[in-house]
Amino acid sequence: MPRSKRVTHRDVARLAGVSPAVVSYVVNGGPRGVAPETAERVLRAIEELDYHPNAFARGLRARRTHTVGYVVDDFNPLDVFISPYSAGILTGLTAELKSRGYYLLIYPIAIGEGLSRLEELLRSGRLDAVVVRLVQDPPETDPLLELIADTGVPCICIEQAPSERFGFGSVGFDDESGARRATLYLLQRGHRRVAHLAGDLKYATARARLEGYKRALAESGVPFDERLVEGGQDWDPSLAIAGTRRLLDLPEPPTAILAANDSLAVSAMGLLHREGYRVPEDVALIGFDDVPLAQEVDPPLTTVRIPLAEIGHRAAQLAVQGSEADGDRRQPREVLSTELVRRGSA
Amino acid sequence: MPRSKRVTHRDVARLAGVSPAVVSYVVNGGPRGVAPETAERVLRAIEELDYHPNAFARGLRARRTHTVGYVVDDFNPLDVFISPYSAGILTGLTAELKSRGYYLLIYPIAIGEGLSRLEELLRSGRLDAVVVRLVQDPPETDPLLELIADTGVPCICIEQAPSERFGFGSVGFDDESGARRATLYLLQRGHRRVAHLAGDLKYATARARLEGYKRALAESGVPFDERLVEGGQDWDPSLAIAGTRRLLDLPEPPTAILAANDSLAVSAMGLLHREGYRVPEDVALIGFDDVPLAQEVDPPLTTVRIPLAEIGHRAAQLAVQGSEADGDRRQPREVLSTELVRRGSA
DNA sequence: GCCGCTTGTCAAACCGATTCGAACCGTGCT
DNA sequence: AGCACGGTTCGAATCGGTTTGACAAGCGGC
Repeated sequence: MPRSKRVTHRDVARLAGVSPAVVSYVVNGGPRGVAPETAERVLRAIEELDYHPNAFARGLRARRTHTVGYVVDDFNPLDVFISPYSAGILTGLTAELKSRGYYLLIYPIAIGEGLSRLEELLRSGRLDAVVVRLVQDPPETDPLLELIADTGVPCICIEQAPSERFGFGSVGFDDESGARRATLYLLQRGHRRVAHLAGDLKYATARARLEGYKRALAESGVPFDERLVEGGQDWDPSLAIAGTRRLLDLPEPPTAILAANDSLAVSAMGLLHREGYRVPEDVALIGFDDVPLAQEVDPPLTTVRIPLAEIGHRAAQLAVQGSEADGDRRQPREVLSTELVRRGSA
Repeated sequence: MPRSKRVTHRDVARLAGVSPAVVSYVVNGGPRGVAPETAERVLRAIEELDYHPNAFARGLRARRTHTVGYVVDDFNPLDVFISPYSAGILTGLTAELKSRGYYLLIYPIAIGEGLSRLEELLRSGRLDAVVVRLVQDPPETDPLLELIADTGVPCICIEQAPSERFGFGSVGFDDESGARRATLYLLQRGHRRVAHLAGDLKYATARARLEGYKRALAESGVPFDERLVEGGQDWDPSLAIAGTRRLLDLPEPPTAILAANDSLAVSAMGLLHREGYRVPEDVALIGFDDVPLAQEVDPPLTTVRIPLAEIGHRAAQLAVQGSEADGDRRQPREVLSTELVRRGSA
């Protein structure tokens, strides 16, 4: 097959015996109607020539690029896409966008990178909208959002909520009620000494999970004992192990532990096993996130599932919607609910 | 600040008192020189107007989009980006591309999706080159590569090697020698009964690791005992646990295990602990891949590191290079070497 | 038979850059 | 003075689409 030049809309128009404009109408369902018989001819010509419109020419004139950017405001110097967690979100994003004929361009912000290259991207007209994953809390993320607002690119934030004033749409998880429900579940099973392995309390996510834990205790009339809360400095599993050890050494050790994420829970489980405790008989254990690892450990981890793929889907929907809307009406925050997945560890 | 229209090269030209062509010369270091003093004027105008060239206009004319596609030929219905593994590659890719002023557009192929949408993408002129992650073996991947070859988009494959006839460049890991070295390490430490928890032997990666294991035994004069090889059906950790149990039940159980990846190794470690074996005293354990999880278990996992980020970097380099080369000279396969990371488990 | 309206089509302008061929300019050489 | 020349600059064409404004045809209503 002779890779002959390249096929443009003019070729199609010529073969179909119509003007180039009509080709455009047929391809995009233009503002004017096209006679069915004409459309048929054009379609056949497209088929025959194997015509595929040039995305850049089209984007240039129509100002619609069919591309959404995915920016990760990262805080982890080692791994930009914090593995299974991020993968879930990415899966949802790409699936949704693909089904709508959009593409995803990813742009991780390296630690200490500065915003100038991102500005370049935002102002280059490549993107119809941008989805930003916010892992840090509001004041920290403001320069980034400020820039996006200034460039005028529609923006949807996921996870943390952006400062109100930007008026960006956002989607997050209901961490607090997830933690609350998990704790209530443990209390209902008769546990009275329930501990919490907290995440890095610098981040809203970790704080919300701690809050949910406390609220469940309060609602059940179980006094809060601060010695039962460990961690809080970091998401580092080795700290979790040390914390778990302290919990076990308590005069009245806990009979159940709610960890702030699965990784912490798995680390704790490892220690429990090595120390000869049985899970869940001696100590019940609940994780958070429901990453794939949770199913792979033995016993499989009971955990609070956060709908990772779902947040990706929803963000993509809002992003496309935002890019197609003319007036940039302010969008509200959506909160996705979590679900307790009962497995073997509690 | 009045979001005044949008700034184009003409505005810059007008302000600087030159023709639009000169603006282009200055921005891209055109083929013609520009007088230093003129360039200075243009630069000042660009600065003052905060001019950013439109990527689509530029791409249309210059036929260079500064975008690389990342296609994952996936086989996992649940998780398109198999978590930590994929994240490492993605990190390398994005970092390298960013440093060269390129962007990454990701396109996961869902299971059973067909190739027509991908063809759309490839023929739309959005991509300067494409990086394809091949997880399946050659005959399976041919339709995909056939399509890419037909569209003429330069292509670099990572992990598995593409069929020779395409002439695509590729980068992979030296799985065999990694497994060999790990096994030799165990043998040198005095282990004589060394077992292997194999991955899914449908895939070349798993087979190469098994080969390396066998080769090390042969080189050391240790007879191969097929009862010491478990798994092989899948990468499923629960199979690994069953396999490990069978190994322990052997009349002469192994004193060391080489797992085909970290996830399998961690599962095995869990079982060992629950059964009261100490790692590494009773059974030494080596994983493969060095995903973040390997450092989080206790004892931390000794493992064969494959340079995940590195493969991303290299693939990005080759992709950019391939897109800038005129003649599409065939590129050879590169193999990245692995490294044994000694931690606590062996 | 004329008017106004809708429907379908077309030619031309436009999007915002790059690139080509030609013009311009000051110098050095004959 | 005339000319060739290399370095700059310019105007215009071009990339491949979309969108606008005009126009012709068809049609029902008066």
